[in-house]
Amino acid sequence: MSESNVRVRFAPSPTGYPHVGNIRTALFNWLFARHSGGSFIVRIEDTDVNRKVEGATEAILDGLRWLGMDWDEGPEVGGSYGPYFQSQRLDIYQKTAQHLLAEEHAYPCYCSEERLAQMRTEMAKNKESMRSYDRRCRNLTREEQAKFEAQGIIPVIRFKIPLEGQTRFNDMIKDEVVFDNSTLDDFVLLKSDGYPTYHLANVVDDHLMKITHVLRADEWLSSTPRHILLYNALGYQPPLFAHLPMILGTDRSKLSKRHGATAITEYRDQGYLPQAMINFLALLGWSLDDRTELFTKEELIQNFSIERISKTSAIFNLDKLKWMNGVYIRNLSADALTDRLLPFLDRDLPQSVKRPLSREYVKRIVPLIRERLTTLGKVESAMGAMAEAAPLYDFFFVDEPVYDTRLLLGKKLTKEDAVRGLEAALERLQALTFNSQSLEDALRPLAMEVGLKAGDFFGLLRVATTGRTAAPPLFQTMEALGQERCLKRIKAALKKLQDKG
RNA sequence: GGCGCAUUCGUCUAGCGGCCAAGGACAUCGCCCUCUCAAGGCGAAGACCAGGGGUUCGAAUCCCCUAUGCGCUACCA
Repeated sequence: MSESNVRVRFAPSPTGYPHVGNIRTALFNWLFARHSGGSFIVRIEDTDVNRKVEGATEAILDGLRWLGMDWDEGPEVGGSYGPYFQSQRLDIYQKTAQHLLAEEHAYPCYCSEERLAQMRTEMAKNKESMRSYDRRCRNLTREEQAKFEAQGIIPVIRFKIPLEGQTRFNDMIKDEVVFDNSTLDDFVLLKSDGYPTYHLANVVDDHLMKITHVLRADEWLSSTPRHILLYNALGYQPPLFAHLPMILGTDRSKLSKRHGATAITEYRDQGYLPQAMINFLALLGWSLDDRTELFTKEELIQNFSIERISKTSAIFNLDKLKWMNGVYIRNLSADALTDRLLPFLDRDLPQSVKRPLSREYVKRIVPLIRERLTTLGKVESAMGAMAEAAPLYDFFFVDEPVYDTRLLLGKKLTKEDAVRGLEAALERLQALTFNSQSLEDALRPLAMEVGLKAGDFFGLLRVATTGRTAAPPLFQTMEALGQERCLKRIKAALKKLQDKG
């Protein structure tokens, strides 16, 4: 890919943990940058002192790193257009605001929050269509301004929206969008605490950082005419805009805690693979054609284009993510999956299991559980706890699986059947060299000898050795468990049956 | 209330005037495989393309209206 002047940015505000919507926005920016050989810049928009959340910036960066979205400029890596934290660029915004003031593109507003609130309720009551600032301070005389200043009121700086005319722009996704300037309000540029609003900081930084394409969420579409007007007033060339469709929860509302995990780091902690997450997110609002579902990161980079981003918002489909994650898990080599799985097992397995876990042993059971996994870790969903890896396969690790004695009988066996079966198995297994083939050769005929159907007999042994009615193939499982543990568990099962009376 | 955007199977989507009595994927259901559960294979069901008007020889695809959903309407981003 040749050198290009494409410069895009991901500009999150650290007011919370990054959710899938934020990350999808980052992904599209990153894919576009990598596809075009341009630069991907991360800029932290920490201009809201009140809503700032401790650790949010770190979580955002962690999310990007986890998914392998590297940035060319931004926190930690620096760059020639820094600093990349807006809180460190206050002087620039203040100077710009002063400039706008001098050019009469802006004016100081002394209205108190109380007055503004009152004004709004008044307007709502009178069903007035324009429900934003009434421009009371727009035409203040020097003397009036001086009077407010003398009272010690620190004003905000508002932008002077042209009273007439239209503002139009060509969105790369939505095509041409037109707004009447009369529907726009004199929005605040600089707050009274000296911090800029998003509108000011965003426009100034995108210009100073030479951003060529702004790919951001749809919710910004309505603000774009304000930004265009600001660019014009400042004499800047506006970048190209592409407003991305939103990601919604299952009830079609904006994604939130209620919809279960939304923070990207939660998906990581539940054991989703980064490549699966990337693949899935890429397909939320973008597609290559009518059939391709699975993409490597390289294929995404190669094929990504803004033209193929859809206009409509999408509902986050957890089922499909799970399926896709399963696909990626199954594609992992035994070694790779073992490495991925180890930390999750370490975290999720009961305390009683001795640490450190044996990598060799885990690697041996990986082929047995691989196609049964949808995630690597324990999943807590809104619908209740859902077992994955560790909880589902802890019988490979714990000393004695805990289970209800009735499971041994299943639906068809009597207590006598079960005891007879287990005793016969115990005897036959004592002298056996344990491997899946020898186990099958020994146990299949034994079923008939004890007068049980193979399925029932195997089911009995499955519960006795694993404590579960659903588990990986019996003989391979028993081989992995080993002779000693199997015999011990069968004995324990017999005891359970006898204790039952 | 105003402004803006959107509207194809339950969900993600393909479709950019005739190849569409609408294709793929997830989920669902059935069958096969099978020691259970998965995985896998095969198949079924599922969208009269939000509704109504146009334009056109011909519309899911273009235009208009309506409805619905979402977003914005903060000294939040």
